Amino acid sequence: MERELLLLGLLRQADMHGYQLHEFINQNMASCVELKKPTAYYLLDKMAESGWITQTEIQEGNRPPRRVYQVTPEGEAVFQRLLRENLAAHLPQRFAGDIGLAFLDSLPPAEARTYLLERRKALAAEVEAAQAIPAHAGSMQLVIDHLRYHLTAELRWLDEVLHHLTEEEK
Amino acid sequence: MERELLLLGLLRQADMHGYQLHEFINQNMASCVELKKPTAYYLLDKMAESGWITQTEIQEGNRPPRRVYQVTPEGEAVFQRLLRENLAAHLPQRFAGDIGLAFLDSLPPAEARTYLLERRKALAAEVEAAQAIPAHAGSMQLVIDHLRYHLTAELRWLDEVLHHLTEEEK
DNA sequence: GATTGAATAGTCAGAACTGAATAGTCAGGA
DNA sequence: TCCTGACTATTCAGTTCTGACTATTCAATC
Repeated sequence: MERELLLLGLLRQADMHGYQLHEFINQNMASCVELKKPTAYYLLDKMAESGWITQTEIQEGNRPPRRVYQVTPEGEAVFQRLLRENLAAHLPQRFAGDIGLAFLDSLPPAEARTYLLERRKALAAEVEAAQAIPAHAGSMQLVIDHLRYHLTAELRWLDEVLHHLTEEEK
Repeated sequence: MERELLLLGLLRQADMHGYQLHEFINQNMASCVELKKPTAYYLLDKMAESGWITQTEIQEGNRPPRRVYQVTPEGEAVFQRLLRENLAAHLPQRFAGDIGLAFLDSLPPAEARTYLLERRKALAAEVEAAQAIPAHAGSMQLVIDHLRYHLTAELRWLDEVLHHLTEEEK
């Protein structure tokens, strides 16, 4: 239901069409959810069917018509419920990158180190990118701060792992 | 491909049947991936079709026969490749719990605080649970350390958010 | 004023995933 | 010895998701 919460929350602030929603989410909320274009339309259709949102075809100039969505009162009620649920729960994170780590000892330490250094480079780049994000309004800023917080924590941790690995090599 | 890597890695260490794999993953690797039972079988079938693993029906006593899987040489090659890929890349994390945070300002601060305190309780319980995990052999311990590292970081961060929220309320 | 590349907007066939059910075993109690 | 609940093991029908595609507009370049 996280994506539904997100879509409702965005539509609540401003009516939008599917493409716009997808764009916004992938630009600004990539750290929270992944949402492919067809999935966005799929969810919007389902939400429309459930009566949470309504569609309006809008013809602008001689562009092809676009479907713009608005939140209904039922949708608003669902949003309020989902928001409280999301805030009150701690959703466990998944560290897919840990799967490789679990099998780290099947590689010679020197080689393992090489790959992890490559990972470190990718991570450092992400940290930089996160630092460069301009300030956002309201609580959206929280999301950015959270991302930065965890990315730097991750970098520190990876350096610890690399340090241990180097010790081991001696 | 993370789940394939995990399944191959486990099967490499010991031949197992689907149920066993699912059990092990959900007990020990829940912090890395979610893997439902039918999905495990689905992936195993696909991997068997690709020739990465082979199945052997084993009849034990008068139990229903079980299919035990073994990694083939091709499977081993895939494992080696996937392992290196996984180690070298930084897989971005998703913080589904941030979606609620992004809309925190649509709630009165006092109410928001109540829900986040509930979240804090759930999180604190997870931290405790993670501290209680017994030590594991080899690099599996890395996975546990990583989990602890991030859970405690998350707790610190949540406390910061709560602190700001309380300030705001004054 | 034609051509091209990028951005906008959406669709669909098929792949991936899972809730719920099925079916057998085993240990222990009535 | 029969029943029950917990465990082992798998399957299937249906839902959910996405890679790849279509199609239009716009702006820039030739």
